[in-house]
Amino acid sequence: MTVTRIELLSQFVGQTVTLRGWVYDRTSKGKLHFLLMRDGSGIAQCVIFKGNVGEDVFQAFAAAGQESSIELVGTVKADARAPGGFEIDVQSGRVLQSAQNYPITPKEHGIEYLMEHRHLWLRSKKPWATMRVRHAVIMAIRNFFDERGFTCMDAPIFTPNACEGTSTLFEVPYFEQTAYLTQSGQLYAEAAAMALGRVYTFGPTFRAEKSKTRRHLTEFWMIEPEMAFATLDDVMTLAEDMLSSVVAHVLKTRRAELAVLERDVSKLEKIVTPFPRITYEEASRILLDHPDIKGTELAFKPGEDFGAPHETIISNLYDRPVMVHRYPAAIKAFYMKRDPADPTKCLSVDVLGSEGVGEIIGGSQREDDLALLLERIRHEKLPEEAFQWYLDLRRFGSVPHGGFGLGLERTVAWICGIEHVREAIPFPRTIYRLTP
RNA sequence: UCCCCGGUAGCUCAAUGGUAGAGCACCCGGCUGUUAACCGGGUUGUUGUAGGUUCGAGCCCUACCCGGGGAGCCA
Repeated sequence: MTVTRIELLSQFVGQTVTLRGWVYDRTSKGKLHFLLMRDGSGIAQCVIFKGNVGEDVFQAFAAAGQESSIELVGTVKADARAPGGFEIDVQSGRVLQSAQNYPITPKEHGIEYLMEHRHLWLRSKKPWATMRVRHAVIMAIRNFFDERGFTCMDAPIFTPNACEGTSTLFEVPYFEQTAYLTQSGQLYAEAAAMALGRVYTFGPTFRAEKSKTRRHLTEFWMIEPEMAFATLDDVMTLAEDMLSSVVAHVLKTRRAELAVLERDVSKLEKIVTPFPRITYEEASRILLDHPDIKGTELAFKPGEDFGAPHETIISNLYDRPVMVHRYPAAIKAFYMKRDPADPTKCLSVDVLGSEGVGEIIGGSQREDDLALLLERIRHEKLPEEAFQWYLDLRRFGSVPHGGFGLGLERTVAWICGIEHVREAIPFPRTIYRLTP
């Protein structure tokens, strides 16, 4: 007997197969059960006639609640009445474990309740589709870098100090010392780039900021490519190539999942290179004159960083991600290289996702001059001793280099059209959620 | 850390300061084409916690707990 998966049913029309999975939903009509079965790969309607399977099996399935684990043997039929177009005419089956009172019904639930039951909620259609897209995004990113000669070199998660010296970090005991959970692998990626040329890190990142917005998690996954012999333009080109390539891969391989998510794919089909590039100054002028915020509390103040409403205004001007570059050096990290054409600016770029989702990438060309970098570290009052190894990268064969950090959950949420990043990761960690 | 909103049945919600309700879920019965099935019957409460005002509090007041939305910070 052929054991198969629901996503492959179209290859087995007319044949008898075995399916293993769980009861997603059931409606019964006298001597007939319509059973929606899911197996992780999809959902199939299974028709159980009492006369075909016998009284005992029929009763067992009548008593099996939502999410009972089951095994069925039946013939695959094409039937327009079945969701998905195929159904199983069941000949025999058994209930492995009969579940009762499954907490998540096909009816509506609030987000708190669903998050409290995240370990079960993952079985529902929307999380299922989101996780399948997340996987496709991960694979697309890894393939993209692999094809371009990048080596994956992951950074440590325990670190001795703040990478950028700004965010609040999680402290953990580390034998006789205190360690911090990494907030960025970038400085390590720079060291790796000097060794391997083109590298990327792909790992978890931690921020102890008490953020409470749809864009923040305390634990999230970040991809940080770093290239030796690269300028800001090279960094921007890499970013747009990567994002467009990832979106194309998802469109090619995850159409069904995007349909479950009710995503407007025409919006995604517009994500092709080149992406618009505007300077911070140009963006500032747009914001200063924008009628929605001019003269309000949200009014943009020149020289300051963009707030969430500002990012939304800028990103809504375009049908694809927009790259805002050359921010004021004063509001950006110490390691970003100054713009030779205007030393008050730095060679940085933020990529704002389309449809108003905000920043999904932050990157820059790095300061490669030892003296200037040291001056920045002292000016920011960072612990100079802790940065000696980083300064070594400028003492021994310094070259122009740069890279960026991509937030995986923000990218997945953007592609899926999901409002909140907590739904773009299997088990989200937020300020008020450490369980399940 | 700051601002706003919420917490009532397993879930989603309603209830002018005056007897705590509905839909769904669940249980029993009926039905061989359901798609959020349908029809008949049934079960379901420490109104987040503690105190206060009042003849009387789910409702008003205070504190606390829990959560949601936003700001800041950032990916």
